[in-house]
Amino acid sequence: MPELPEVETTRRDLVQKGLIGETVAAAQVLWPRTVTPLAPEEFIARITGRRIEALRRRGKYLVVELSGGQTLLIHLRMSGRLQWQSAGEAVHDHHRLILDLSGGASLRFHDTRKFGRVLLTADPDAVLNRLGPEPLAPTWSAESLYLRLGRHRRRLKPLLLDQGFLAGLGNIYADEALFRAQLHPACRADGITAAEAESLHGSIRAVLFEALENRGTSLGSGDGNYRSNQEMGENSKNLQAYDRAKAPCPRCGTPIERIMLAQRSTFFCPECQPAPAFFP
DNA sequence: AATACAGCCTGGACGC
DNA sequence: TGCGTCCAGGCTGTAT
Repeated sequence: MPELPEVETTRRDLVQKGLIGETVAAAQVLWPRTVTPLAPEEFIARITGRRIEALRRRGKYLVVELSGGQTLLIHLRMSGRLQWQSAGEAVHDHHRLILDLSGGASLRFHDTRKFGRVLLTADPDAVLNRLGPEPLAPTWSAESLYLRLGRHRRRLKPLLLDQGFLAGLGNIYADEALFRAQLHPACRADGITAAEAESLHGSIRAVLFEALENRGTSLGSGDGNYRSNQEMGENSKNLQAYDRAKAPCPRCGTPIERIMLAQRSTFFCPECQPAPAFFP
């Protein structure tokens, strides 16, 4: 799924298109589970007529603030994307939710794998307060990362993927950040030194910031594009470890390895990111 | 506390 | 233009 840079790019694209200030004129739910726990009729009744007042992002959630104290929390999961079309355009097989807007545009939730969720709630904090810190917030410091790492015996990468520990990293950027910090993904979190934590902190920020500047990572040739317009994210040219198994490490030339960690493919350089002593 | 695994879904890539 | 297997940017619930 889109990770933090892709969700933020989606947010910026939608603001640029003019989503703020629009009113939901009509809604269609094409895959009921998308709007759980509400029934489609209830979702439609509650959202129709609402004005979109603000569009924020928290971790991988898009936070759509609506009039009347309601909020839409959109999570794209693996294959979700938000498309900005006009209300007359044909409905695609993979459209799961359609919001027709008063200005004639149509916001469409396209989600091949149907994992994505759109939650309409009056209490978004019940969800958002469970998330860890925002890695791009100026208040997120190397010191706080170091202190929190010390409280876990987990392996580094699964911890970085835990949205309650840190909000926004996914499989691509976790691998990229660990590669830059030259830390093995299976290192125990509480074995990280203050200097290593500082390096990891800087790497996470750099990887996310650069991805954001490149408007995210669009996978594949075009079908893997997550953006609401036709444009592609350009960040795949920056990937140094992710999906590069057997290709030479850009730093030392050693073939990148692929292992499974917490049921996720994990790419790293066995030379630059040496295995901790306990690791097989 | 941490991990493993199934489940949620569809489709593309690859081997035969 | 077949079939089977594995894989995919995420997360949750349950078991161990």
